Amino acid sequence: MTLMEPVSCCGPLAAPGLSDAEATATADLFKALADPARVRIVNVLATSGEPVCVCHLTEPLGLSQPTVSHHLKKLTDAGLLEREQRGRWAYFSLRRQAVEKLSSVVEITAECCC
Amino acid sequence: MTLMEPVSCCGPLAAPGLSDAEATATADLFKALADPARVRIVNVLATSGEPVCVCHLTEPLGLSQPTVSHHLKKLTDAGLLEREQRGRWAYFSLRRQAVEKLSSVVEITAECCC
DNA sequence: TCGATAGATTGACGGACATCGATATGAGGA
DNA sequence: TCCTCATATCGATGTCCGTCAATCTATCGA
Repeated sequence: MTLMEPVSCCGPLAAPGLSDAEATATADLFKALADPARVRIVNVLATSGEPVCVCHLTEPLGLSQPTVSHHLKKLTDAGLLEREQRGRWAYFSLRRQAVEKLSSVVEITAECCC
Repeated sequence: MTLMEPVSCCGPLAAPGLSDAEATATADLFKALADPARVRIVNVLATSGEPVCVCHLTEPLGLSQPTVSHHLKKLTDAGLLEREQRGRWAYFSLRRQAVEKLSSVVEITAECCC
C-alpha cells in the first residue's frame, strides 16, 4: 500500500538496552499476572486495605483450595505478595515494593512511547 | 507465631469489583508480555521513536523468522502493536492507546496498595 | 512474466502450566 | 495426647505455548 524508502529496509536500531536477564525478569513479573485467578487475587488484595486470609479467596474465585494455594504461591514467589501466619490461618497482602516496580516498568515504556 | 484474632478468620470482604470478563482481559494483556522475546520487542519499539521492520528484530532476538513473526502477531492481536506494510517490508510500532491502558491498570493497583 | 526476497502460515514437538483429588503439615482446642 | 481444621504439597492429567523447518503469499526488480 504505502510506498516509502524503497531502497533499504530501515535505519540502524537504537541501543539494545535490555539484557537477557532483565527481559526474563520482566517477563516473569508479567507472567505472574497472566492468569485471571491471579488478577482477581491481586484485585481483592488491592481493594481490601487489610491482609486477606485464604479462606476468603477460595469461594469468590470458584476454584479448589489447592489451586488457590498454588496461585498464591506463584504470586508470592514473584515477590508480589506477602504471607503472614495468624494462628491457623494464612493472611496475604500486596507488597508495595513489587507493585511499585511493576508500575515503573510500565511507566518507562509509556514515556518512550507517548 | 503472631497471634491475633483467635476467634474468627477475618471480616467480610469488600465488593468483588472485577468481573470475569475484566479479569480475563487483564490477564490476556499481561499474558502478551509474559515472554522475554516479546518484552524485548516492546523495548526495542519503545526506545526507537520510529516504526521498526521485522528484519531488524530477528537478529537481536536470536530467534528464527517464523518465531519472531509469531510473537509479533501475539502482540498485535493483544492490541499492543500496530502493523504497517511498506512495500516488501512490515513495520511495527507501539500503540499508544494500549500502553496507556496497561499503565492505567497498573496505576489503579498501585493507588489501592500504596 | 519470472525469479528473488520479506514475511506469514502450517504442522510437529517438547516443555510449561492450570486444575483437581489425595495426602501431608502444622496449629488450636479438648 | 488426640482430634479438627486451614493450608501446603504431591501426582496425574489435559491444555496451552514457544520454537523451528517447511511451505505459502505477496511484493519488487528485471
